[in-house]
Amino acid sequence: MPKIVDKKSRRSEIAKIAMELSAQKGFDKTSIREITTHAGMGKGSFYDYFTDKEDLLEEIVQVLFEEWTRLIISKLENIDDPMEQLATLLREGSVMGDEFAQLMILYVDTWRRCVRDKSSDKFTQYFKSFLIDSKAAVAAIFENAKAQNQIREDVDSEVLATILIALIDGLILHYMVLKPDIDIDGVSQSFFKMLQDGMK
Amino acid sequence: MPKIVDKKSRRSEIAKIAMELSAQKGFDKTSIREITTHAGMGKGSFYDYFTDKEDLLEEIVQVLFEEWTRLIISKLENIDDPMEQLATLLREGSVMGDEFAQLMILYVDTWRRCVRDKSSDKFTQYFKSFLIDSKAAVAAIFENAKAQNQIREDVDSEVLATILIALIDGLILHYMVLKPDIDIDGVSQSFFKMLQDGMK
Amino acid sequence: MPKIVDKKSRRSEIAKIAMELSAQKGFDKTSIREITTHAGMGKGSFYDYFTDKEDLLEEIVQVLFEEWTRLIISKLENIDDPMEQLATLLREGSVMGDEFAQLMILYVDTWRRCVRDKSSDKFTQYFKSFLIDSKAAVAAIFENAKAQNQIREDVDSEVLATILIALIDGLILHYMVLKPDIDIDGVSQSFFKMLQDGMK
Amino acid sequence: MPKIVDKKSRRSEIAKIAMELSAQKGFDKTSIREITTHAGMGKGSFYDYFTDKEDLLEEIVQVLFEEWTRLIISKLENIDDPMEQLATLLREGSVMGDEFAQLMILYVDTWRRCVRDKSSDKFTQYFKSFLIDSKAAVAAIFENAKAQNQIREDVDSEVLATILIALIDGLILHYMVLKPDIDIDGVSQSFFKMLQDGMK
DNA sequence: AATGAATGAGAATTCATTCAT
DNA sequence: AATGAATGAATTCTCATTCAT
Repeated sequence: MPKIVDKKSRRSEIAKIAMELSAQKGFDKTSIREITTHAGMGKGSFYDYFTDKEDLLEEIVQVLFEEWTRLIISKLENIDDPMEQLATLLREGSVMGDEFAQLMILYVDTWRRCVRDKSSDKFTQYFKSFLIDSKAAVAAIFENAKAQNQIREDVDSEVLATILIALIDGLILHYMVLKPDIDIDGVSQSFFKMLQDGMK
Repeated sequence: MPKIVDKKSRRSEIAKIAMELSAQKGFDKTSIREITTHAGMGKGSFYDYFTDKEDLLEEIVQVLFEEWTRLIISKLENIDDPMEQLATLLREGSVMGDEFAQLMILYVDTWRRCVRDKSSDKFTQYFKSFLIDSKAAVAAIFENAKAQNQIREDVDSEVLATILIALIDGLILHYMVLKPDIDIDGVSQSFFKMLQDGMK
Repeated sequence: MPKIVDKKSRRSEIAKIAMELSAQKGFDKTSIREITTHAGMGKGSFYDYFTDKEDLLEEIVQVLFEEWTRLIISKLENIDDPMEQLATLLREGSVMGDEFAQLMILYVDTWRRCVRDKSSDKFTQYFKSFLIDSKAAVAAIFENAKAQNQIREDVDSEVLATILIALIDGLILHYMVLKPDIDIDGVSQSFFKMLQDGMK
Repeated sequence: MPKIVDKKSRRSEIAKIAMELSAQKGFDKTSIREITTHAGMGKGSFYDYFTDKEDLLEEIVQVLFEEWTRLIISKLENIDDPMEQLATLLREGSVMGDEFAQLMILYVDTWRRCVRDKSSDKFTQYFKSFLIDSKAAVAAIFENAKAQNQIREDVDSEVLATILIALIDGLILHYMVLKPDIDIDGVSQSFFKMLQDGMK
């Protein structure tokens, strides 16, 4: 009998390695050869786990959004106050550790593919779902805040969620370019202050 | 030295053509052959204007930020009211015509490269400058608004500018994936209303 | 040694499956993986029955000529009149059901290999034997016809057999390309009429 | 200015080299690398002359049928008597020099492709046209023979042409396997004698 | 100055075969 | 005995870049 291998977990392992490499060089620029070398396997074996390079990308994207979600949840789960949760989300989401940064690079890589290749509807679907789910989660936090009378009843949670998530993505983008020259902490504090008090 | 001027302008021309093609397929997937064909020149002649493909990207990035800036200015120049300018910026920037959308793809392409190749400091510099200049311009508008008593004196224009620009980029990103399912107009209106009145 | 008998019959079985697949896609384009999957066995087990793919081809070729012969015999065995046998041979051989057609593709595949690899004398031998045996069988029918005074005594049965067999192969070849646009029935009838009556 | 190259004639040249190699090993087994090496050019240059390996095959098939036709015509053009033309066609066509033999191998290769890949309709078309044209040409010779009272008026030229061409193809096939052990001359003489005089 | 012919490194993918279990 | 995991050689094709003309 041949060596017994857990195909699914090896698939994940390879995808994770490919993710790291892709985060550095971009998915397209990361060759199968490179991935398999790093995974300590022969070039041909790749195709025992994936039908395609495209198939690998699919696995990566799944892992990507899972990790991203997992990471965010881990940041928020020990916080009780909804407004504090949102502030943390904005602050932590934007500043990011290396782990987060790598994900963002892949996130943008994926985004590019969705927008460029009309073919990859599958990716677009993943992406949409992720954004929609995220929005729902954030909107729920705003609703909590309402319930605790921290924000006005007539505030539209959906809209605010959209704004907050977009803002996080935008800040991540900028932060990675401007890195030491941007005060994310200050920005997020000010933002919440302003949201609460208005500017006028 | 009229020849040199000609070279420079032809260089720009080629970059613009390459920009359009790259906006559709991504820079890496756009071949020299394709670019020169569209530019109505021989493949070899490319190297009379650029030392290599990387050199072309540099030119593209310059043109990119120029165009982006030009586009934004054109949207704002006939508006007098500062708050109206900001609202327009947010709305127009995010909803975007095709022109804007194409630029965004390249924008992200460039961003990708800045983040990937620590080597390409040059791109990072362009990018930083663009972000810093944009922020300054938006901050100036906020200052105008203050001067006209439309917002409180103690609001930090710099911080608000940072937020607004990040928000625009984030919304563009999301808009291009969610396209028909996101109400950018509603979002930007609500955002300004909230900024002005606070949430509490 | 019952095991050896089992091996032999399994070998035949596999060869038959491989034959069907090869008839559709050609031998070279049919992978071991495909064959073993269809045979309901592991890829590695293939090498318990064959030393390599070439060895499989050998088995296939044997089976091929056996099948071809079996098929022809089955068409002729219930016909008494020799001339009718020949006419049937020509008509049935050329028009062919799918069974015949599949064999023809393999037949040509094999022929190709004989001609290409001067090395594979083994295949050439199989092929020669098949042609020689077929010729002998057809010549015997002509002799029968002579004995029954259906054709002149001075006709050369050997030569006629050679012609008939070549004609069948040629017609099969053409029929498979021209399929609906060739009237094999008419052709074979006319041919026999002309053979019998002369053209002048 | 770059080297001036007659693309069309170089294309033909390469196709001819590929034809020779394919005649030995089969088209599929002949690699681009091999072809370009023999043509004294770099691997990449192949694609300056052909879009595809498939494109090469198309050129080969065209050249193949042209050469075949040219060869046959050259055998027949100095013969006046129609029956002699037909006899020559059968004899020469079947015995073949090396040139003819190579063509036959490719001919069969092409045939296989037509029959196997339903996709390659283009090749099937070439093949059909070739067969139809050949039949028409041979039928015309039979009509000549009729006009000169060498064969009966009621003989069907079309049918006879079909038979003759199929017989030639079949004999070629067999000849290449049986080579020294088949007396093509005797066969063709007997065939015509029998056609003329009948067998009864 | 301009060109396109030529090139070869490198990419994804396939597959017969081996071998540890 | 049977298996399928692993492998690497080989294949087609792309493309930035060079260079003779």
